[in-house]
Amino acid sequence: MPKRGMEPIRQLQFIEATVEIIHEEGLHGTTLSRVAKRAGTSPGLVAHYFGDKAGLLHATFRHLAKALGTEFRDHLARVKGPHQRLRAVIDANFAESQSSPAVVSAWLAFWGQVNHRPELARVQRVVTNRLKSNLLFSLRELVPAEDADQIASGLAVMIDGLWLRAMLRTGGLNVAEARGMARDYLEMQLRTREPETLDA
Amino acid sequence: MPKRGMEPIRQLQFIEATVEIIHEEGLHGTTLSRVAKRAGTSPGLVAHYFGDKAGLLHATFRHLAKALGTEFRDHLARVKGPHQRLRAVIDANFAESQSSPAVVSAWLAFWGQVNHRPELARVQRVVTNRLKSNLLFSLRELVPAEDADQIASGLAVMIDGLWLRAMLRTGGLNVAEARGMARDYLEMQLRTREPETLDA
Amino acid sequence: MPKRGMEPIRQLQFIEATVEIIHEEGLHGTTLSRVAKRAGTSPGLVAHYFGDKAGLLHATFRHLAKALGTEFRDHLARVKGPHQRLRAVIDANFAESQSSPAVVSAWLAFWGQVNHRPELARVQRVVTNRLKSNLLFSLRELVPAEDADQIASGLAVMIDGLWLRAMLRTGGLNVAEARGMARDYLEMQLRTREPETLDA
Amino acid sequence: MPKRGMEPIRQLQFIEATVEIIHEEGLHGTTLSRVAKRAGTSPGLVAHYFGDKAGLLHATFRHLAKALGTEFRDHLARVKGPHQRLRAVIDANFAESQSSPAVVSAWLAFWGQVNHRPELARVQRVVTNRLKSNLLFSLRELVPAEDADQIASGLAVMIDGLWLRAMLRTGGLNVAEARGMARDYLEMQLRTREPETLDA
DNA sequence: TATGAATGAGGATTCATTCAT
DNA sequence: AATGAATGAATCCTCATTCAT
Repeated sequence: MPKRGMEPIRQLQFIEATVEIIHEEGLHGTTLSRVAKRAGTSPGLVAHYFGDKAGLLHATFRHLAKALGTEFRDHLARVKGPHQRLRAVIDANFAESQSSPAVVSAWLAFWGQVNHRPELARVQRVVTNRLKSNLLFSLRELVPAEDADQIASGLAVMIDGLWLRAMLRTGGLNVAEARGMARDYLEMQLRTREPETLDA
Repeated sequence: MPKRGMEPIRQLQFIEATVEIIHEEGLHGTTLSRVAKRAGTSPGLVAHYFGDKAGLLHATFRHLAKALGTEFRDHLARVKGPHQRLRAVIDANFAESQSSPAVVSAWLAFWGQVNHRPELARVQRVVTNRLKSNLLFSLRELVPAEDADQIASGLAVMIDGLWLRAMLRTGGLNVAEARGMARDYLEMQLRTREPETLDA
Repeated sequence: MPKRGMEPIRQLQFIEATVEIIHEEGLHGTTLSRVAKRAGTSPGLVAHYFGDKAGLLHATFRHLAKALGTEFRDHLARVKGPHQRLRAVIDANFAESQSSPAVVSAWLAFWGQVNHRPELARVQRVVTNRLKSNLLFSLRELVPAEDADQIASGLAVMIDGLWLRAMLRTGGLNVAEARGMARDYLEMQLRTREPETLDA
Repeated sequence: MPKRGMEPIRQLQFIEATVEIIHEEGLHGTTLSRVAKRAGTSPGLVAHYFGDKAGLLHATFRHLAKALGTEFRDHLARVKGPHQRLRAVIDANFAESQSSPAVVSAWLAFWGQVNHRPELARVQRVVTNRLKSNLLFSLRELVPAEDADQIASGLAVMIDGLWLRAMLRTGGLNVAEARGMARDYLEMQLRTREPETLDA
């Protein structure tokens, strides 16, 4: 039943199906026929939209990265001033769209591939840099450049660690707690470095 | 060319080969024949020593976890007092044996499996708990119980994040820097919470 | 070279190939690649149509059982009265379609599996019951119920024994002789139990 | 722990283990390591005693055939006269040693191989001929040669059919009933052909 | 005589991919 | 645009067999 203008709809169907299957079966169990079945289509159609399996995974990873970027933009659009912006960046990282178990599983699965697939490494680099520059932009308004760099690095590491914990589910950590820890880290750092400022 | 008493030698050969191949080819490219070839034996021998592929991976993961545990013990054996012990725990996590690219790749690959393989989840839980209790033991001598808990959690998360960064190689982080960041985090926390103590 | 609507054609090709290979190589030598080659396709296609090897064997056994059932129906459709019907049942069991060496080999091979594969046991039970009830239906018109039961059992056993002999080819028995012996057995039994009837 | 004079003990251990494993796992599941384990030894030892797997199976089949022959001899040794001898032959075929489920499974498994392994065909031919000549010897004292031949053939077929039924377990037949049916068949045949004789 | 280490061929099965429809 | 038939390579695993001890 071919229809016109299906391209964006189909692509999204496939990508969402891929994320779900990765979560349920692991990356190793993520086969094209399972994904196709979940997407309600046939396996052969993947070639039409993504070329091959690698193309599908690449598109899925980019989709996740883009969704995270959208969260950044949305959270930042609502606030003003460096302190609120920093908090917005943290919140964006633990937003609902990024915290569903399936999405989190997919991120972890992709991380395992980053060192073996250049196209995924590129995506990851963009994600890492975007977070860092978002943090730096606000931090530089509050502390000296060198301190800003240190805090940004530390906070980025903290956020990654919190994601990892959430994924491995061995730390008994939920999203709210994770967000809280990231905020505490930031506040502690700022308190140490800008003692004279009256904070919001 | 069968010889007696090969069991421990062969097992170690297989495990080391597995770590190397995971690093070079990714978990997906880690086939029994590649591992066997690297170990200098035939693929059929895996069954003899590990039952099947899952058994080999399980044994490899346990081996990594055990090696990390050995680092803890060794580092802790050389020092005295809570401050030195905390530093020893951090150093153990970034010891050489745990920082080779191959080992680090293997850890990441296994993390991607933890949610889909109960036997790996068990290993990971042991690793997580061991780190936490090692940190807590020393922290409780320095700060109130509640604070100790918070610091231990934060430091554990930080260490995981640093590992992840080191693995993804997108943060431009080396081992020495990672260790430095973990130490900084710890010191900052202690400074905040035990202001009256004269620290070493 | 994929074509639409191949399902029934392919399935029959596979089943016939399976029977031939069982005859030529034994059940142990019946590998999927040999069957696929004989059927003119690739081994992977078995999964598409039968799931796995067990599915193929099950389907083959059911096919044999069904073919035997068809012989019953055809032979019975042409005759009238209990005597003719009983003879028809015997003839059906030794009809050409059931007597080719390949078919006979396949039956024996399956019998060897019946006690280890429940799905095959079910098929065999159907075959056994069908023969018995076919015999009973006619016999009850000729002799008392109890006698009918005994004769049906005895004749069914005789038929099985004759098949086995034909298969093992150690008795120097051909199909015509086998059929003759089954008929003799039946007639002797009837003569003993219904002396007053004038037989056809 | 090598010992002297183990040969006959070991061989019997292996053969009995083989029969058991065939019963439990089917001929297809009868691997040398399973047999060896059951026999309490190591797989490599099979080569020492039987050359290879085919040798083990051949020896096992010969063992079964020999055991059946022993039953004949024992049952025949105790009786006198053609009628008693015929009954003894029947009883031998359904003696306990031949009726255990394991033994019966093994016979069926071997029958499935007879057409693909000349050395097994030879054994089967001996078994078939021995039964026939045993029956003929006694029958010829009771009825004309031609009748004797017919009855012997029929009875042999009947016995095979009864065995098969017992194996397939789809006829709901136990050993006692089977023996009864064979006796009935014989008596009916004799009654028909030697009406003037007063039977024992 | 006995073990169990080691091999390597062979089998079932899975799966990405291609292609006729 | 979409299907699903078909392929064949690749993988895991089993197992008979050989061999050093």
